[in-house]
Amino acid sequence: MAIDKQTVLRTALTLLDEVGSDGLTMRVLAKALNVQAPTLYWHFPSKRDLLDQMADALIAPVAGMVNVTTEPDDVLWSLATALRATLLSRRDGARVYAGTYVMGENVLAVADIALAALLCKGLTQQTAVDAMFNLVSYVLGFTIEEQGFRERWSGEESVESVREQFISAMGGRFPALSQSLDAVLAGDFDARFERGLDAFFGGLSSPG
Amino acid sequence: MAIDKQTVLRTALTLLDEVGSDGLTMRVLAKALNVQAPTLYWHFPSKRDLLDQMADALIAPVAGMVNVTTEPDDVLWSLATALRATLLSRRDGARVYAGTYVMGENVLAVADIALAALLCKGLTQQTAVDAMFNLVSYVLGFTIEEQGFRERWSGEESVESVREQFISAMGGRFPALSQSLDAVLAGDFDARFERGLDAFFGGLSSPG
DNA sequence: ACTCCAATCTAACGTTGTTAGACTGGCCCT
DNA sequence: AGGGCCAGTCTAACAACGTTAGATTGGAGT
Repeated sequence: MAIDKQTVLRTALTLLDEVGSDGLTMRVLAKALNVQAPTLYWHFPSKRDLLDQMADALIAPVAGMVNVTTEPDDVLWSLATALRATLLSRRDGARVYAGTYVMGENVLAVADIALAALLCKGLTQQTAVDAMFNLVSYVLGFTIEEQGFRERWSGEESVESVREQFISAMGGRFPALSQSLDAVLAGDFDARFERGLDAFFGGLSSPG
Repeated sequence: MAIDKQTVLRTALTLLDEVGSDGLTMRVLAKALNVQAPTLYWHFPSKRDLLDQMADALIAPVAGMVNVTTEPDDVLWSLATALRATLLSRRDGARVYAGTYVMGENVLAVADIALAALLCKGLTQQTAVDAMFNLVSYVLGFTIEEQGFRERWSGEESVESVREQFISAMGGRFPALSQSLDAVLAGDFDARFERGLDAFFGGLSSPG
């Protein structure tokens, strides 16, 4: 029974959750498909290419999650939320996605939805493109940092231990930061993301 | 003559420009230092740790570039601009930085400057921390995408070739995107970044 | 002169992405 | 029915990678 691209990609994404992006080697992936590693090179020219297509497959759910029946700002809002949720839903999702610039099916679909909403708001084409790029960049950057934080700290270390690491690293300097240490440690990423989107949309409403 | 951490880090960053992040192996770095690869493990416990410290060293210039004598918004603006410029100044700079969350000297310094300016504006501690995180995330995400674009396309491929790739990949679908294709290809990253910051600061001025 | 230890070396291990080339099995043509 | 063909998989192997073990150097302190 021959394997095909879709099966490989689906298995690779499932495996990503189990072993992480560092653990996702060609041999491990091959074993999960009951196949030898070199076989994968019949379907993909390189691991780089496989990762690129994984990145596109990763965000496949996004387009279906956005509410397209409402007004432009709601579309953009739900698109940003869906993109973050989708990247977060898989282990190392943001990092896997960040490496790649690919003109894949789903990447283009997401860009198209955002652009349509922005043009509908009456923005210039150039302004709309810039805003789309900025919005996607923000969501991506935010999610990379969030996932980095989570995987670094949500393990066995307690909040107290992290606080001590901070205090030790700061060593008396950086007054504004140490004064706000509680807020740093108490960070609620959902609320933070909403505030970011609020700020972004607040400034976006000026005429383009 | 013994090598020390600072020399290793400086050489590693210089080498990054020549060989890129994929080409920066322990053996290549060792050769540039006239040393054998295992010697590096006397100074750094692992390559991961070396990369973390490189990431912190990478953004060392930022703190010195920001204009601290002016009002808060100008401080934040120049900080964001300096951070982007610094990440762009080295090959794969954004990607090297993105992998790491480290409480390094310079990371903390940048955070402290941003937080001080935001608190000076009268924001709550939690709001200020969220805004700082959001601002840094945006700059990072933007720069990752920008550098990805640049290294992917600014090579031998002409704009026309990129346009054809887009058209071929879209294949008739994605009307909003194909309608705006000229704006996508003509993208000026400096202007785009300024627009992003404008939007961000526009929405930030609401009371926290 | 002797000790000691920081810093480097050589040698090697296991793993990784990737390639070359041989095999298998099912479909098509006569 | 039989003979080619070729998509798809296999085995074997390569160079390069991060990393470890253990021997060796060389200069500072007593």
